[in-house]
Formats: sequence, structure tokens, C-alpha cells
Amino acid sequence: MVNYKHLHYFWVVAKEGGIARASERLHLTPQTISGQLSSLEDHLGISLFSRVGRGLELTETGRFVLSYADEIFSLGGEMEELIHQLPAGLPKTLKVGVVDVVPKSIAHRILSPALKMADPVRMICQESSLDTLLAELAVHRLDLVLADRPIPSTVSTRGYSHKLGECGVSFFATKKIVKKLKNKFPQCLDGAPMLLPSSGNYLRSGIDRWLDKHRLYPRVVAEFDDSALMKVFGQEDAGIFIAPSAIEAEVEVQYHAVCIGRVNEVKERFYAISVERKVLHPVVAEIMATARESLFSNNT
Amino acid sequence: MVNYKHLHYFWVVAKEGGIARASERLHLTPQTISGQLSSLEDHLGISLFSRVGRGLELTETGRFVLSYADEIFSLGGEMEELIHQLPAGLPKTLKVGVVDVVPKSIAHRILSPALKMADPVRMICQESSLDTLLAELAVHRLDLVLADRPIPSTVSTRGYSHKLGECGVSFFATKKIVKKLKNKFPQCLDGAPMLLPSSGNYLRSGIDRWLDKHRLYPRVVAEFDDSALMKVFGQEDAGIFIAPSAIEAEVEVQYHAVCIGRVNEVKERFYAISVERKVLHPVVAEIMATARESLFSNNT
DNA sequence: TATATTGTTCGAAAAAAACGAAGTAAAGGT
DNA sequence: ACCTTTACTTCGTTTTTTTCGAACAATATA
Repeated sequence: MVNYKHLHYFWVVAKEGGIARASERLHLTPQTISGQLSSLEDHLGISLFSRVGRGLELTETGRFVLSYADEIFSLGGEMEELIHQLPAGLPKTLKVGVVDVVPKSIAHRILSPALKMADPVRMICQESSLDTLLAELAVHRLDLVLADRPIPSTVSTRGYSHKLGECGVSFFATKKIVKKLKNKFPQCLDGAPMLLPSSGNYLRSGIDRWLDKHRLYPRVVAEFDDSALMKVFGQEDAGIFIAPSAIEAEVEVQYHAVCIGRVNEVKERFYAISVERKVLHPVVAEIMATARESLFSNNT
Repeated sequence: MVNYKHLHYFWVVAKEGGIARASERLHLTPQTISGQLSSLEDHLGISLFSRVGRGLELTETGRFVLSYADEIFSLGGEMEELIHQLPAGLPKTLKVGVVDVVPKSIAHRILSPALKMADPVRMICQESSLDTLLAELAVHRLDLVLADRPIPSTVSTRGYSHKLGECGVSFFATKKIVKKLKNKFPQCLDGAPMLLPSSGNYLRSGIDRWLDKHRLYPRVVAEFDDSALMKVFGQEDAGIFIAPSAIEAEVEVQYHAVCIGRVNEVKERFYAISVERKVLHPVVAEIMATARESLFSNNT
């Protein structure tokens, strides 16, 4: 771990062009700076200045370090400058990213506690792929990501996944489609037109495994990244589609379809992903607490 | 000035979700962290955590600070990681930006010492407007900018201008143009077709003042940001053009033109702009020393 | 050659950080 | 309701780090 105090001295020395000048600006004696500078070089194991004549000259490494120090300390300065004009009662905001495979009504269920809290919260929602959202999360442009899977270990982003709940999946179809089905569930799926989440999605692999196990080979009409789009296609008689059992009622009403069967072997899970290990954002904490205790309380 | 040690503790506490966990990771006792954290809050004059229950919760400000701390410490980490794989004898490079109004042969004169130094230097040149180049300089993507004026005080970029030299300007024209001129210099300029640096350029205002003072009103055929382009137009009989007197000979040869007059009242100046107050890049230092002693040694 | 300027090395002094002991306060189990 | 565990804080002391004064070495300038 570099000593940022030392790095700061180095930065000032480089900027001012010498220890003497730097010591003036820092209100320190030259011997202090000189010593601390040597400590930094010792720690890094490489020299930052070459002592030439009675002055200093940046080495190649020194210039490299300077470019980083520049960024680091201007960030620090910017932070200090902005910190005091921040707390002026601007409404609390919560920036959420929702992975597009997560059904909208599930997202709403999960997030609604935020809007019902004591002090008002402005919520900013964004919908996109997991990768995109994790990138945003990493640079703190999001407070929380709602996903259907934990953070992939392959991804370099650091972050912590918190499981919110899980439930089985239900199969839906419009009446028009249902009429054409010969058998009862689940045999009716074999050869039937079907809409599925695109391969690569977490839920999809579970569905595929289950279909395979039961020797059911539906005709896959279309694949979707966005679950809402899939349901709209379903509503227009494009094929059988699926949704978490927990929102059966909403789906039947909203998309004019009926539930033709339920599978509890395949579980759809929902996760909240945050940057901090333990969630420190009060609104996020509230959301997660509520979700865990009551999101799918009516089924296991 | 924030204490980066304190900021680092804050960062770890936020990441780990508590003082207890953080103290473990930092190999420190909780009371130390707690104390240092309070110091930081005292210094900033605002609380970063709200103590809720037996734990901590980030405040709005805390989350803001965290986002900066995140950037700062990942920069620091990145720096440490890269620092050791850097010094592997990659050739020294010098990244120079040349403002486009600076004549190419002047730029060459100024920069050539770099190529004649003891250990070889690879030079990377870029040509653009002053604004663009200063932005690049600020983020250390350039080591040096060559300009025809000192750094404008209106610009927020910090940087130091070092004057390299100055010389008068000469007027040039092709023989075809010269034939048409009725009077001798400088009266011949009145009403004559002329190429000039665009308004807004530093040299242009000097030229304009001089022309005005002598009641000379040439017909301005075209204006250029790029001095080389102006000379090419001049070569093609578009009009009278100007260049620093120091490169008279080169201009006459290269652009098939003749010098029709010299003005020492209008001075063209050249500056090197660097990030550091005193230039610490050895190659840059060499360039500047050479320039100052011999760039325009044959005239004042 | 004298002189001012710049950076360095050595202690001792001052300041900051870290710890042990003890205390408060909330959550969890009995 | 009562004990236990967990988590943060406060206080005084010890340890570590930073800073300075004094003396010194090297280089440029007059």
C-alpha cells in the first residue's frame, strides 16, 4: 500500500520543480520532504527523481507516477470542493438497474418499499443487460442491480449478491393457443410453439434441463432478452411463454393469457447486487429486508 | 487537505460493511478505526456514517465520498501494480503537441535536439489547436506543447509557459505576384492579395495592428489556422504570405517564393508549455536550453 | 575563490496512530 | 425479563511516524 502522504509530497515536488520550492508551499522544511521522498522511493523500490546537478529530474517512472498522482489528487480536491455543497436538502435518490430478464411486476414488487418510506426517495431506474449494469455499478453510477442470478464469478467487477427470493415458473398461453393443444400439461408442450428467454440467460438453462429430462421438445418460435417483450409476443398468440409463478395473476390479467401449468423444479431466483458487502444504503437495506420476508411469502 | 490514510480506512469500512470487519482486514483494532473515522468526519465537518442499531449506515455524503474513494484507491492500486513492469528498458518517449500555427521548420528546429541526445528518444508528435493540446497536456498524454503564445490565463488548465525565442516576420510572394506589385515594401501591401493567420490567432492581432498603423489595407484573400497550408496557397500564387524571418531561406526554397520585406516591429514568439513549473523531463530540458541559446541567434 | 542555492544525513522533539481496558447500546437466544 | 454476543466508542498510555535543528556535501554564480 503506497503512503499517500508521501505520494502527495512527491506530487508537490514534481509540480513545483524542486524540494526547496515544495517545502515552501507545504510549510515544511526541505529535510522533511527529502526524507519522506526517499521513503517513497524505498517503498516503491525504484527511484522517482535522478539527482542531477544541484536539482532533481523526473525519471521515466517518476513521470508515470506523476500522471497517476495528478489524477488522484485532483479527484481528492474535487471531492473536498463538492462535499459541502452536496448536503443541501436535495431529495435522496436511489439509482437502480434492472436486468431486462426480470419481469417488470417483480421489479416493482421488490422496489416499491423504497417509495413508501418515511422520507421521500426519488428512484431512477435503468434497464439493460447484466454486464452493462454491473459496469455502471462498479463506477457508482448505480446503487443497486436487480438480477435473476448472482454476480458471475468470471466478471472482474467486485460486488456482493444478496438473494431476495425464489419461486417456481408457470407456463402461459392465450386461449387461441390453448385450444390447439392436444394433451394436458406438461405433455402438451411437446411440439408446441414456445417463446423462451435467449440462451445464455440463467433461467433458460434450467428450463432446457427440465424439458430435456421430461423428453419434451417444443418448437422454439422466438427467444428474448427482455421478458416483457416475450410476454407481449405471447399475448399476440406467438406461443407459450413463461413467468414466475408469483405473478401468475398479474400476467393472466395483463397479457390476456391463462396459466396452463406450473413447474416447481425449475426455480427463478432474484438477487440484489450491491458494491458494498453489507448494504449501507438505507433505502437498499429496506428494500432487501422487505423482499426477503414477504416477496414470495405465499409460496416456497 | 484530506488525510488519505483516514480516507482509506473509511473506504475499507464502507466496503467491508463495518468497523469490526474492516479492523480485521487492516490488522488494526476497532477502536483505532473508529477514532480515525471520527477524525475524518471532524475534518470534513460532516458525518459519513449514521450509527444505526449496532451498525453503521452510509449517509448521502458518505456514499458520495465513497464513490471518490473508490476511484482514488483503484488508481493507486493500478499504479502500484504497473510500476514494476514499466522500467523494462522501453525506449524513452517524448510526446509533443505542436500548435498548428507554428511553422513546421521552426518546430523541427526546436525539437531536433531531442533526437541528437546521448540515449535515443522516440518522439511522438501531434498537431492541433492550442485548446486541444492543452487538454491533452493536462491529462499527461503530452509532455510538452509548442505554441506561439503563452498559456491563456482564461484557460483553467494549469501549466507553465517558457519562452523559447522571438523574431520578426517576413513577407513572401511568388514572382508572379511580385510582378504585379506597383510600389516597394511596405506600401505595396496596400490593396494586394494577402493570406493571413485566422483572426483569433495571436500573431494575427499583431499584424493587424501594424497594418493599421501604417494605413495599409491589403485584400485578405484567405485565412488559415495552419501555417503550412497558408504557405502552400502562397506558393500557388494565391497571395502574399508571412513567416518568421528566421526561416526566410527555407521558405524561399521550399515554397518557390521570394522575401519582399521584413518587419521587426511585429514579433513572432514561441513558447514551450509544460505541466511542471520547472521542467523535469530531461529531454524537454535539453530542448529548451538549446532553443533559448541558439534558436534565433542570428537575429534579435 | 567566495557565495548563495539545493539537496542530504543525523540525532532529538513533536505529533499522530495504535492499543488495552472499560463502557454503552442493540440484537438474539433462553 | 435476563443473560450473551456483537459492534461501536471513550479514555489514558505506549508505540510509531513525522518533523525539525544542526551540520554537511555538491553545484552553480559572481
